[in-house]
Amino acid sequence: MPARRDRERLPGRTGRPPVTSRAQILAAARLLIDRDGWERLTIRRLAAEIGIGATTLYHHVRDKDDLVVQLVNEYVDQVARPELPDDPRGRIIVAWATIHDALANWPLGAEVLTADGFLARLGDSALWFAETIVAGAVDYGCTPLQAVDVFRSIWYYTVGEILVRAHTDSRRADVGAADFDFSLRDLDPSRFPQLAAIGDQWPARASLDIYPQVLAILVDGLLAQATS
Amino acid sequence: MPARRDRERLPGRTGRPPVTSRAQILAAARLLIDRDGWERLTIRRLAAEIGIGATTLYHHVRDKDDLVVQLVNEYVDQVARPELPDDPRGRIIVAWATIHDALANWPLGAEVLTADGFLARLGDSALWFAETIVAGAVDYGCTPLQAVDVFRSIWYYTVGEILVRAHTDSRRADVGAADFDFSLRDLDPSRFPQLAAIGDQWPARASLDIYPQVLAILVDGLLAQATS
DNA sequence: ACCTGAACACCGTTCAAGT
DNA sequence: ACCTGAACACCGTTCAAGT
Repeated sequence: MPARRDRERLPGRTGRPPVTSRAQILAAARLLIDRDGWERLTIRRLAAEIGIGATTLYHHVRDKDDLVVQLVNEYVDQVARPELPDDPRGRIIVAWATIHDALANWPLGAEVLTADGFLARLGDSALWFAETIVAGAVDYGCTPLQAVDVFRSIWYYTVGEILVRAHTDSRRADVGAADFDFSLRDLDPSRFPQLAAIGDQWPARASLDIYPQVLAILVDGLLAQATS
Repeated sequence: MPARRDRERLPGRTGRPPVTSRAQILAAARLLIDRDGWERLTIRRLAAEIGIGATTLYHHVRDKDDLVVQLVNEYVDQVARPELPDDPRGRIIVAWATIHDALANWPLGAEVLTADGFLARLGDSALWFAETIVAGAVDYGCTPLQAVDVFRSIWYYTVGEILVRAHTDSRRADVGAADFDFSLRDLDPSRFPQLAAIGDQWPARASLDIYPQVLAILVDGLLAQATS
């Protein structure tokens, strides 16, 4: 009887054979995102890409959120863990910079992870980053709860930066860039003198990447406040 | 002849009479959001609420994005302009805190405004806040372009904070709060010592409002860096 | 066990036709 | 000038039935 139970539990031994797998689904999803952009990832398109019925996907992922979380986890697994400096402050900055760069081209991941409790859905690789950041703050002199504040504040900034830039880029790609080179030129200089003076220099300035500098400001400020 | 042209331009004088108006649409949208939540605002539901065909709305708003932008502008019109302190730093902080509080219950607004070029779509009231912030940075000693950095960095943080909190709240409301009181309790303490130590204290800590403190840190750090 | 099509309950948006 | 229903091109998800 044990033999029988084992046989029944072996995959693919009984019933209709699988036409796909978790691995194939995730690979197809990444291909779809790379080719068509993250906003085109839908359950139906993904199924069509693989060549299966849309409803079949629900035997391998709980729902679309779950799919994206699995995608993020798989992606983070492949991100090399950075070499960490000795000082706690440096460790926090390196860990965040790595997360930011990894997620920068994955706004769908950032969007899903706007949900609170996202930490509980992350895999070991992503948790390693979280542990590194929290431990860095504690090593610096924060209490564990202050370390939560540090983590959370930088998370807000990071997710905001990624989402704004993602929406900017997708719009620019959609329509001609010229249409969205918004300008403050037409503004009434008597009522909005500074904005009018900046005029159409805004877009170029806003396209500069200042994440690293602002990250350093946030880390320094948060650590200083917690340990003062 | 001038009389004739004037008569023809008078609203409601010719053709089928309007069944609704921009003002009624915006009022109904606000009611819908207040009653059912911002994630339930759809063109079709809004039309049903007013009692008109969904397609009729398109004679009064360009598309859904435009509707939300108009909603935000109308909302900001009603937000009282705060009394501003004399020092530039204080002006920046008061302006941001006011925007944050206004938008905190309007995540749909924050979402739409993740699109770059959002400044160009804002009305006079919202632009007044932007001008106040940029002018504050310039008065402090920043160049106009550095003031753009200041504005943009805090915008990222603010929008991230609002979106994360919005998604948290809507989930908590949907399902029983217990299901989403995520815990780091089950984590392996040997691999994630700090996270495991925090355990289920995380949600309570993360629900604290630390926006004002982090705002001050950002403003001070950004101004210091720009003028150093 | 696993897969499937049909179906449900929605979206935003366009457009020819009507008043 | 304004409104309308029908239609287009989609979504995520459930579920009874099939292999």
